[in-house]
Amino acid sequence: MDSTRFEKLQKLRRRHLAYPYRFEVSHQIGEIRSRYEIEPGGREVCVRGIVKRVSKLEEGYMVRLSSPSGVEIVALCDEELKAGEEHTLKGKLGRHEGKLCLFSAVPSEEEAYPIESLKAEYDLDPCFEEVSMAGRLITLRSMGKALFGHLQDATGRVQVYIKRDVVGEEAFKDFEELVDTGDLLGVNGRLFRTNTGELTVEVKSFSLLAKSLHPMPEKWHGIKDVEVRYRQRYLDLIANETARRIFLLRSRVVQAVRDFLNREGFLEVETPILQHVASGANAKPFITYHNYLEQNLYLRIAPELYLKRLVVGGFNKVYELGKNFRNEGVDTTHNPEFTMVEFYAAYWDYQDLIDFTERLISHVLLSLMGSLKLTHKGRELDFTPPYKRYGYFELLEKKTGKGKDFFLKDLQGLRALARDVGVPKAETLTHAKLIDKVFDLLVEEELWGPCFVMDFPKLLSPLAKSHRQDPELVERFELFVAGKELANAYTELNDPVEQKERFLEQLREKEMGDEEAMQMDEDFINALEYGMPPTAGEGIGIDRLVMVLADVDSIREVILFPALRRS
RNA sequence: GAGCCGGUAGCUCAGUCGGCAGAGCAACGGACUUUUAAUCCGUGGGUCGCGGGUUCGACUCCCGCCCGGCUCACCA
Repeated sequence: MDSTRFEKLQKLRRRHLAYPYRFEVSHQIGEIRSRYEIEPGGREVCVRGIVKRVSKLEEGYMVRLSSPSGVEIVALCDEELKAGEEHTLKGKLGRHEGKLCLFSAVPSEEEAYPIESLKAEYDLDPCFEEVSMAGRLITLRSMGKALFGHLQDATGRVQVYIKRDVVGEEAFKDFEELVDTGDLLGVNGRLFRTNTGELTVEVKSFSLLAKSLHPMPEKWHGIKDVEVRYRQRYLDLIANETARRIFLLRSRVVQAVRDFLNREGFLEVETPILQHVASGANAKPFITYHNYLEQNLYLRIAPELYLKRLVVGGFNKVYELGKNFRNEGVDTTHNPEFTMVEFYAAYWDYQDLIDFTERLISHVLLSLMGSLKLTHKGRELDFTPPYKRYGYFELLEKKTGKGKDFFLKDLQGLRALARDVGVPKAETLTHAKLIDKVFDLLVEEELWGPCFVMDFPKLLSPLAKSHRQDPELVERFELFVAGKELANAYTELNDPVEQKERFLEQLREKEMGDEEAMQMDEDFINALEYGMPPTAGEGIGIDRLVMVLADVDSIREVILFPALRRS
């Protein structure tokens, strides 16, 4: 804690101004900005002006270009221009931290568009609208008898102008004495634009809403230390625009998925997270203890078996979007608690789900990104349906020259192959695991574009229905994007006798050393005995979907509070 | 669990061969009523992740530990 800030807080306490209960807000910061600032949407323009300042960014430079009358526009360019020189730059018009900005600007000979006209077109005159806004004071520049600063929250940033002649001598002195960057501040005043064109609140009165007892992270570099960013995510969100963007995106992804499913007639439900049997996936569960029941419970590894019980109960289209828990290692694509949406539709089969998945992904992409194409890890991903479809064994055969019969019947040969391609502990793995590992190692990484891998071997899929044309396969597909599994779907096995047999098969796998073989769920079998309609179901990993959309390569970047060791 | 890399001021980072702990921003004092990475003048600020060892002397070398990142393993 910072002692001078603490002393200021004590002063505020004595004056009963320390932690007020309420502040009347007329507008969100983002709301005001979107009212007076039009999105230029990447329009190509050419502007001319004097370079007032050049700042080095991690990639390229940020240039402040000023018109003869002093109106400014920002440009991001690769070339280092010199302050004081006059340049004509051409680029795509957008907004950078709210300000009009030329992106990927390059010098140009074309006729320039006056900066004033651009500003007039996209930055509207607020006409001294009276507003009352609040946010965190993230910058403060003292000009002697006036102060400039920026208020910020997750919706955006707005400049405030505190002039001694307007707020009065007393209040101005209070501000200088008691307010620091980092504090939460409420302001009343009227909106105008400064000479350089920035939307600004001319403050009539202000109220310190909460003091920050710690100094803010550095304004230019933000917080880079990933450990601090994950453990104190609030600081990451305050300091790093990228973090704010990713988590707003995540929220909108979840919203878009819900919208789509609701619109398609699916019912959102909640099923137990504490379960007596953790089944429905191949994974080790977390164990917890219920004092009253005096028994161990498991945190769910998947909601699947409960959702199918609901289909038995007549809820023909259900979905659940929530956390699952798997007691496994942590790495760039795995967090022990992660978010999945699972949905089930009676009277559908997996072919219906292929089409549905393409529509769902299209909906999410179009409503959030405005396009079906995006860049991930520097490569293009094109989500325009239809996605490519490959047979599971077709892919393996392409890689190994060996057909389905080899993988399913020649255990010795498979073991030797697994050893050859570098599957660890190939000697001890079960047949099912061997196939899975070989596929992982040889095929998975290369599945870049969105594509469906179809028709998995039965022994890898204990809950999927046998393939109608090949009893050794099941009607199952996985959606792969950028080498990662994004979705998993199948025609659901609804024959209780066969389901029981498949569970027993899993028990045998377990006895042979597969710790993650699926657990038997007797009550689920019982539900199936009452009759589950023909049904198809799918799970989509939300975290991984967001990773693709946000173009990040660690799952921790899309989880607000990722799992870390206790510090 | 193994290998590699990292942890230095509130933040971002330098720190040479083992010889007084550095910069920018932030903070503090001063000037400045349209600034915006404001500018100008001045000042203060450190458990160098933790614990041992070697040494006249350790941020620096050695050993152990903690935390994180990446890769691999484990695992969807």
